[in-house]
Amino acid sequence: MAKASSTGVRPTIRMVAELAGVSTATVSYVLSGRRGDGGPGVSDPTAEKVKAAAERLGYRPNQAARAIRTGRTNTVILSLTMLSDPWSLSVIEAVQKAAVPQGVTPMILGDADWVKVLGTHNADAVFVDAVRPDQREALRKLAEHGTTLVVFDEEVQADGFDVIRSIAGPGCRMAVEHLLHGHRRIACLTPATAAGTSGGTRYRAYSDALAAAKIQERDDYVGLFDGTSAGAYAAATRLLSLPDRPTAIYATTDYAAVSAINAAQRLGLAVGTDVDIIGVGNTVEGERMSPSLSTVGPVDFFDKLARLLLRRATGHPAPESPGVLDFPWHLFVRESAPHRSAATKLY
Amino acid sequence: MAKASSTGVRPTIRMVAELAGVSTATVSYVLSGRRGDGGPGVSDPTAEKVKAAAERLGYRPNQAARAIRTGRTNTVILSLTMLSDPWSLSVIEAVQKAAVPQGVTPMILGDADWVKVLGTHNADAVFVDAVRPDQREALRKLAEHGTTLVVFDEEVQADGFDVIRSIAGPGCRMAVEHLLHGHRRIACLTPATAAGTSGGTRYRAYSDALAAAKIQERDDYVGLFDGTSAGAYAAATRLLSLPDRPTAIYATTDYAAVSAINAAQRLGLAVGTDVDIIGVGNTVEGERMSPSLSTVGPVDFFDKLARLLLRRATGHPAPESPGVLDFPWHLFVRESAPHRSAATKLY
DNA sequence: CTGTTAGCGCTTTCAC
DNA sequence: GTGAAAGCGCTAACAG
Repeated sequence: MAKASSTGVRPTIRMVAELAGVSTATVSYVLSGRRGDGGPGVSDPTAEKVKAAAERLGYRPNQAARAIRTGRTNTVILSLTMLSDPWSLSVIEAVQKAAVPQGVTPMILGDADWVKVLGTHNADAVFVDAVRPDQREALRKLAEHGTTLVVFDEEVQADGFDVIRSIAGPGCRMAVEHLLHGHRRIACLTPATAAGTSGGTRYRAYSDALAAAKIQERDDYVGLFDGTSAGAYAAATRLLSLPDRPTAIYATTDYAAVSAINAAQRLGLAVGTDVDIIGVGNTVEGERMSPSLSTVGPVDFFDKLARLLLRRATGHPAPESPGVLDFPWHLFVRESAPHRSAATKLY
Repeated sequence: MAKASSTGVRPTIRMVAELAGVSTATVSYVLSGRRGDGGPGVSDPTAEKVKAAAERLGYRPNQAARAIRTGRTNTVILSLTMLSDPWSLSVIEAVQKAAVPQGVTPMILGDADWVKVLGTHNADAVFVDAVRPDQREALRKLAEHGTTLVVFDEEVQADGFDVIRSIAGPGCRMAVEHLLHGHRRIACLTPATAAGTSGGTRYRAYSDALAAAKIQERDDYVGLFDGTSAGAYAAATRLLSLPDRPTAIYATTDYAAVSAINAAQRLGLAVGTDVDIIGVGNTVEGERMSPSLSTVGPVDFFDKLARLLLRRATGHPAPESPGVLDFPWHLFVRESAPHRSAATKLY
């Protein structure tokens, strides 16, 4: 059998045109699917011929050549620092869902060093999930010279690009205050690295809320762990095995809260009855589990982020001018820490 | 202060040439760093002028335009199906380490639908970590028409591209047999989903090895968990709390083994003395922890994979013809399950 | 409806 | 040592 194309060379639009006996322009029209649209119409028979030829040669459009002409790459870049973090996976999932129907391909950049890469690689829009202070200037320059940016950072100034913010402090405070309605013996489950980081903010919310409620903070009610799920499970087990165990646990991340729920159940405690557990982050895992996890977090964060990024990438619809997008946090009261009335208070 | 370039348009090589008062060719020579090489020499003063102009304008080379001319994108694509899997992260890490020094940027494709994307997006080489049967034909076609592929799959035929294999069965058998040298009461810690998957292979190695050693398999020695670290921790705790607890645990993944070590230590058992624990996968986490994890796995897998991919991408050195790369598995005897002599046997 | 033609930004001979 | 010019694969005016 004679294969038309086992040469290993990549067929071009010209080869297709020759095989189909038409001009390259016609091929372009057919293959970029711009018939009937604003572009010129192409008769059905010619279109068929072209498609057959393309198929036969195994033609695939050269994205680079197309990009140079149209200025669009049909690509968005996601620069994600902590790929192992479920947060990153949520970003990817949401962007994927929004991008694919629009014909846009999300490419993930695992390296933290986005500055060098974005210098040469082009995309219709770029999401950056963390900016070190020494990268701020580069950011400004990129934006100034035509790179479309959406940046997730609490501190950086919006300056020709979009900035997404999501302030944790007040939200975390709400979580602890929710527990304070029914509890006095409230423990905190938090990674040991939470010294000065965002975890620090989350721990501080616990301290402050207890202080405001005139409750003395107890050392043995602070469950530090190593950042892993297994570590959180162990720390939660320790907390719940104390002689006067806490009746509620405030976990500074949802995954830690999930581990705490597992630990409680393993100890025979009914979560939402014997002990209340609340998390931080509003991840989908928490929402889907049983008992469902009470938590605080931004509303609809990933979807909104994805939609913004795609609006920027496609320039459609309504490309409003870039600015700061501040995400309000909400309290999601679910089964693991329900509302406590006077009758169901645990003190 | 007059900025040269706050227009928002992306500067081209021509603008740089004009500003520097030289030709575009000269700019190209200077900026693609081909002075002194085979390319024509450029005098130092001109080179300086050009660099200054480029800097002033914030010039960044257009990768697409370069790609169209040179046929190289300086990019490798990693198509990874399960981004949340530590295995994927290891791939990324290894490729990153190999690629960046060579000026190659790894781009990650989180979508499982690589067929459509690779149809249009070009890279110097592509790694694909899973091939569904219905994707095999597409794979062959891509390779035939010039896409450089490295595929990880146990079944697919190498046909114009590289295939990497890593057969788990015999390696897992070695792990269990290692434990059999010093133990009779050996438990198995494995995710519940391990019915017919690769986890199935790993569980079968346990069954078979016990059978071969004429040891009756016990239901209560099979610790099923939900796939999470916390779940593994809980299951291991249950195993080690049995009246006649096992003296050794064979965990079908390294991360489960790590959780088991944590659980054992929490119960006051000395790992490597009171109880031996072995994993599967040979991940870096296991190697680095304390006590270091005994495990089985392919040797140097990620680095070799990364090196192959980059050899394919750069065509240098020695672009040998594509074929099948079979990874032998080794037993890594470390602290968590040391060699047992007759004197230290636990039966 | 279809073909001709002029580039997009860049690299790369080949003259000077 | 430097510049003129051709052309990579493709799209988009504009003719016909």
